[in-house]
Amino acid sequence: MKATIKDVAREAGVSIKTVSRVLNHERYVGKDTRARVEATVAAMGFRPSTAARALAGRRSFQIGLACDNPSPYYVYEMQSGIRDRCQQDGVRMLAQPYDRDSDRLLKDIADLVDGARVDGLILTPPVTDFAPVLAMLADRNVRVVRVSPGTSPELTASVFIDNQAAALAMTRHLTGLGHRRIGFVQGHPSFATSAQRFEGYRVGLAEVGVAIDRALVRKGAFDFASGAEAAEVMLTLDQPPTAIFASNDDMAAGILSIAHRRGLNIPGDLSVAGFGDDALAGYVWPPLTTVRQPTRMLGFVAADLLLMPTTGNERRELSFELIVRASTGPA
Amino acid sequence: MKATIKDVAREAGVSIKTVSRVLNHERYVGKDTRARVEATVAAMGFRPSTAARALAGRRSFQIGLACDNPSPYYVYEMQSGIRDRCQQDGVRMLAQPYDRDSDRLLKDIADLVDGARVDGLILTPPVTDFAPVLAMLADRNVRVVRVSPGTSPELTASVFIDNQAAALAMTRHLTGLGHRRIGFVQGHPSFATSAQRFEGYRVGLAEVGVAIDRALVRKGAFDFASGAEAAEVMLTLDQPPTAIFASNDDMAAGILSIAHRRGLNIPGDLSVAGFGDDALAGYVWPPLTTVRQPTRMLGFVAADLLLMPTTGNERRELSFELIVRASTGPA
DNA sequence: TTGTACGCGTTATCAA
DNA sequence: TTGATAACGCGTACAA
Repeated sequence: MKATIKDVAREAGVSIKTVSRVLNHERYVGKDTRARVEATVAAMGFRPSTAARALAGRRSFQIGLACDNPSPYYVYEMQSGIRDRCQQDGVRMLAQPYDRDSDRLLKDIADLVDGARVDGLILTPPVTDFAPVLAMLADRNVRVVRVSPGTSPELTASVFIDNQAAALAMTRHLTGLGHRRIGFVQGHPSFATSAQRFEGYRVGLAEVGVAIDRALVRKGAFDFASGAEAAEVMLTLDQPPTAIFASNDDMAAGILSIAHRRGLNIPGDLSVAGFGDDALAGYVWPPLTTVRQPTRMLGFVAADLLLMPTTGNERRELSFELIVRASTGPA
Repeated sequence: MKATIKDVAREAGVSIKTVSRVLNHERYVGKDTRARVEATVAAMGFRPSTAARALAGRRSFQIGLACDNPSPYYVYEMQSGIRDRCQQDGVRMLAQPYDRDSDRLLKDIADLVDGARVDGLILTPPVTDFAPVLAMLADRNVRVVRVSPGTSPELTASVFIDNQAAALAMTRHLTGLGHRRIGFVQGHPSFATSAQRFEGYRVGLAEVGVAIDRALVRKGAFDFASGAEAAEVMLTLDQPPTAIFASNDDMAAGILSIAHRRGLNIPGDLSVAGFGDDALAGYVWPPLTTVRQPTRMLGFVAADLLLMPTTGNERRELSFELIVRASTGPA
């Protein structure tokens, strides 16, 4: 039915091993031999079996992506970036969505490593900072690249942006417009980035001599609903904020929704700022002022670190971008 | 390093084959033997190698998902539904995003079948209706389930909603409110669902004696930008529409954005309707009146059809839901 | 109900 | 620069 390496070898008049050499771009293959084999492979439409390669060799030509983010856009962009890089090397990406609250988390990821024998693994928050998982992976000696890790950066290779600096830049933008009562909606507490962004907010306020007002800081979960909920509370205060900075765009959208419902003029009555890959920011009205995180590029670079024959645990920092769309000073 | 079936067998004091029997839930295993083996497997944290199973057996315990949709939400929900079903059977989902305009499309999908030896394949539009791909799959005798296929429904198993009926229901809702000048933004022309939805719109208008006005029908591509573009044109007509029905929610969001920019009162001056999984519809303001397509469930059922030991090419129709949020009659 | 021997398609080892 | 042959870890057929 499906052709095997054996068939190709017979057809090309060479040994099995020679075909294997050509397939794996090994050295020591005669120039014309290589050409002939490549032609035969193409003509027969031969595709090596991933299973057999994984079993016999030390590579499976597969990498894993353990990802669980409340935002579909994040997942989509991350997968796209990784896939783009994988395609260059003919490697398959195994996207393993996990549930961060599940007791099967460790098992799911172990399956990817033991079952699929992936050549490497990309982790996105919050599992980037789950000690049991990291220990399990270290124990199995798997190559790991973490995206936006919160702890022990020396443990694995990683890619990230400076979340605190980004949040600081946004806060400065708002204080620069004259805002002093700036609400903040925190990210999901499991994510290390949540704390980093909050810290940027805190520092930004401190720079203009404003202390944190607990009434203006609400817990969130990186989703639309928690943003809306936070806005409900903050906008009914005796002294409501003149601007709200949400830790991601989904929550910012939730804030906008509530603000509209209450008949507020945006950004006249309230400036709203977000943080994300900007995919969503243009959908809402008015378009969000936001910190753009290059999610797709984070994925691409993560895959690059995994596929490159590097040695150490490289760290790559990418830059963010402050996109100002609709924000004004307080009335 | 990693434990094999051999280690488990030795540890449990049985043969390799017996362990294999337990792992595959075969009959003819002594009750206590089974218990002992299961305990050993758990104790050793043993996980069978997907590669070896795929190579030796006739199953790989992997299914493929070929998916390329302009909407991240669609992809996310589809993947989630399929994964939920796969988890029940301990099967891995290999998500293969493809580029519908790429000449590598056929190759990418062939890789999934020949390379990964998937037990089955789920196709989402538009590749559901690409004859060369379907022919290649038929040639390889792979189990295929198509989501929302547009042609030859008897060719494979399939899951779908009645797109035409859904679009008709929405159009009736709008005409019922008194609208007669209803704009329509078509979906991407590669998708069969685009034509089906347009047909529902056409019939709905015909029912109230209104013929298609070409000025009120614009081409779209299922993304935000094309919705915005269509709105730009329609809203500058001498006689602009009093309502616009977009073939999906992303385009409806684009319409809203333009309407806001032009200072239109929604839904007073313009009612906007969409079509989608409703994930996005609540983000925008005002929340969209939309046809809710159960994307996640479509994926779940597709995986179910693939994993069930059925024989024929079953067809399962799911129901849609009309969600009315902000739409009123014309001014 | 259990065990033995073989083969799946590829890479690794070592010899030619 | 090439080729023969032994693994890789599991399922299958058949024997016990």
